[in-house]
Amino acid sequence: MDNSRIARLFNEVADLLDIRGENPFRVRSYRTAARTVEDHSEDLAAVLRDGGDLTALPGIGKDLAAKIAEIIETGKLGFLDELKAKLPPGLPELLRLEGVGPKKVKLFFEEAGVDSIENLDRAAREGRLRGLDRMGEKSEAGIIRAIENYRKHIGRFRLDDGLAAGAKILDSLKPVADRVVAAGSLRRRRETIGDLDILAVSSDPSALTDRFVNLPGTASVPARGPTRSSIRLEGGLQVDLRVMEGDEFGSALLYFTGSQAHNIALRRRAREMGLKVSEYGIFRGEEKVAGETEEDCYRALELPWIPPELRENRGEIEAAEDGRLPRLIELEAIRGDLQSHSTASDGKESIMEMGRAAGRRGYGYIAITDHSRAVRVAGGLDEKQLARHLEEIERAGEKCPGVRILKGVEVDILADGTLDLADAILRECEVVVASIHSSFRLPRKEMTRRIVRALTNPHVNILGHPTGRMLLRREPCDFDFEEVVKAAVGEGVSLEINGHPARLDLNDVLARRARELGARLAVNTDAHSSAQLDLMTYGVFTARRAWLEDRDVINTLPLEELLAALNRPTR
DNA sequence: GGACTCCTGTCCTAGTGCTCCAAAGCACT
Repeated sequence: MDNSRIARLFNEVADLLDIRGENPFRVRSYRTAARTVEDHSEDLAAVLRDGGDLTALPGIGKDLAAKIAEIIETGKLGFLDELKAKLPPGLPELLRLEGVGPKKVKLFFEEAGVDSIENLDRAAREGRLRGLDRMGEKSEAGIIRAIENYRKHIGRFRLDDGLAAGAKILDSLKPVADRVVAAGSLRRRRETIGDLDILAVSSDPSALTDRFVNLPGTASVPARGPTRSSIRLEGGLQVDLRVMEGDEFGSALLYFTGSQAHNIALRRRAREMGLKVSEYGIFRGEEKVAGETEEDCYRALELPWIPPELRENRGEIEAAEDGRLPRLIELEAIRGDLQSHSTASDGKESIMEMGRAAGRRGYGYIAITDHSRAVRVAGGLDEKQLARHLEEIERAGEKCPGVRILKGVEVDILADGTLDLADAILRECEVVVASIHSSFRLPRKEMTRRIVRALTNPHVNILGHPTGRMLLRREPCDFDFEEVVKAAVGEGVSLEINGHPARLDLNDVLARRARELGARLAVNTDAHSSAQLDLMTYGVFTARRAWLEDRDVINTLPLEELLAALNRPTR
């Protein structure tokens, strides 16, 4: 999990080099390296420790490999500190403003002495920017607006919020469009989205654009053109609309779905084949060879269609070329949920209600896994209470034909790695999910030891929300992921992909790595009400982004096989 | 700064729209 820190430092270097107007290819090297490191599923600290060669990674040469090693060994990057010393600390933040790039930052700093957002705001309001090169009153007003927006809406939005907003917008636009779909990171099911991308075909484009820029809840209209427009919703989410012709729909959808890295890789491949890809189609010279559907476009590039969740340029194009694309797991393959809560702890509904809801979803089983006593605010159970609760689960199961309600618990992993309940009662459970709900900030070594110790308890079946992160709110715990996964594999413990859209834990990159290391995954909802069983869809999105197939996920198994799979190997 | 070819230098990841100011920056995937 240090990889993301390395990536962050490299991106900071790139920002500073960019502002200084240095060789753009050097800047790109740092950005490419940041992305390589971020997407790399192995912990680079572990790679280094095992004597691995970092220059084997694409775009990492001798120099950057040494810088990665420096960051891992010292926690710092001297080169970055040198750069920072040469420029005011507030400059990189200016790049976050809409309409401001490195050239403008340089201009504002050198010509107007601007070195922070506060400064820039003042300069703009005092009319000191309009005299600068290529700046006028409109640009100045744009800066003020960009700062207001930035202050109001820093950050990203959760996937579930994006999907909800997207559904409303699509409903509003459907009456004036022949076709309208959401693309972008939403279609790729990224865990968070920065904006919303809508693609439409309409026989009356100006009516469509009119409707779009006047959607209810629109706070401002940053751009409006015949084919491309943007609005910002009151909640801060930016929505981009692209209007295309019907015979361009496939190439436009491909382009607008991205990711950027996937698009660039495809276009490069096209160029090598003597083709040109744009949102308007795939062309050989003047001749259009594809564009109506995505399938056509990929076919023109001699590739099978690639599922949107994989389009991150993380090896999917190579896999497609070699016929190695995974048969991604589908929601329909899920046969049950292995983490859910009832009124016995902090759930909203009874065991019976949860069981029946599982039956309505066509599940063969559901595990009721209420909290253990350490989670006091959630009404966690002690041994005696859990014993009675397990009996209740059994009784409820008898009245719930068709669905097996599994006796379970979500037992807390205490700070020292012991579990919050005695083995004698854990033994009575069919599903033991072990999770961390406190002491999130232990030092790395201690945290690693803590989790590994918990996994060695012979009754634990699943490690719940393994990193403990909360999207946009809480950073993941720091531990040696590889070591934990290896311990889980050795102990026969599955790792959870918690499908709650606030968690999505494990995330796509880590889940993919876990599978590579031989781990089995359990995709659960952590439902606290029967309606929340629907959150399974988000867990499956993440599993798909992790390249998982049915066989990688234990709760695609029929009941008998699942029970066998949950049995810990005897040693 | 990397990769490749060659040993010192060259090229490097695509393509297009919008805005504001009149050629280029920035944005978008």
